[in-house]
Amino acid sequence: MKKDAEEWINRYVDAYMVVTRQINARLRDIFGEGLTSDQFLILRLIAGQEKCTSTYLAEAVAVGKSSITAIINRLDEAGMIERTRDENDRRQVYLTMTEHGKSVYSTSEKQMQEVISPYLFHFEDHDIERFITMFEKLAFLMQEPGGRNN
Amino acid sequence: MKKDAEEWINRYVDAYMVVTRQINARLRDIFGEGLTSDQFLILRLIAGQEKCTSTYLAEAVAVGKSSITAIINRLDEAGMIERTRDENDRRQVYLTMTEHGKSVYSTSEKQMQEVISPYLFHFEDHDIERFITMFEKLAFLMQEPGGRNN
DNA sequence: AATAATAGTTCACGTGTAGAACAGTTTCAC
DNA sequence: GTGAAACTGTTCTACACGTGAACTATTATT
Repeated sequence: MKKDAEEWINRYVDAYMVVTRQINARLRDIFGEGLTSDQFLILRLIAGQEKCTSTYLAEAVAVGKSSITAIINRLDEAGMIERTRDENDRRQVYLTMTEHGKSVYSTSEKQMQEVISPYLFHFEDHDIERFITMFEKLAFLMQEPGGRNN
Repeated sequence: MKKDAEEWINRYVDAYMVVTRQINARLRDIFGEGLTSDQFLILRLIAGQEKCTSTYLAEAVAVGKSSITAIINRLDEAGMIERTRDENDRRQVYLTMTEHGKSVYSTSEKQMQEVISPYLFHFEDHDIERFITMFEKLAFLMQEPGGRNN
């Protein structure tokens, strides 16, 4: 354990709590009825992945597959995504956005940009770059071991 | 809007998604039945605040007061906190941890340290310091405007 | 004294999560 | 080939957390 680990972790958790909860609250407000912030993240992952499956999503958001089924069902009922079975391996179900889904996602993405971008003006460009690079490295490290069943 | 804002925000959101979900998953695993990660954050806020009220918690976690009531009820039923009415202003209810609550919180805090601290070894001390300082500044900015009603 | 504002609760409803049981499809060992 | 094992996704039940509106009780205002 590093010398200052305890203090760092406490400071990190306090900041993390504020930032994530505040961003979430703002996203809830602007997305409104149309979309939850979790649904937005799922659409984002579907958008960024050829042949996206439930298993992939479950690992990406570190959650059981049954949770993914629930979210996907709601997005399906809302007409935002479609399920397609792979003809070669009929166990696999690929998830793709419908035109409506793409439209909702694109609008939400712009709204998110508008919510977050004002904060960037309080920081120097190279500090932002360093901060994000570090965050990405942390994300990479955390994604590595992977492994969560059901 | 800054020149690179869009790219930065996309990168931030992608990293943020991975890090928060992974940390949450790990906390779910180690806390087990005893405590949810949201309950842990509430206990943390109660621990760090003299005369903690529901209104304070609602603002701190950017959530309606009725959500706080629900969480507090569960912590109360589990014997982790106590409610005390202010005798001067009987509308106010102060929240304090019981001995049992303190014990659970303290254990959970240690477990959280153990989950997060290994990642620190992958970074230079001064990078960690800069990263956290920046995160704290962001948290400060986001807390400012405040304001969320029930 | 009547009216406003404030603090907290209750209720009904939607969403996200876990975990166990299940169905349908490969894949593998023999 | 055939039977067992592994894998993908779904269903079901139970619970935590979020909202917003309506409510109670208390204090402040005018």
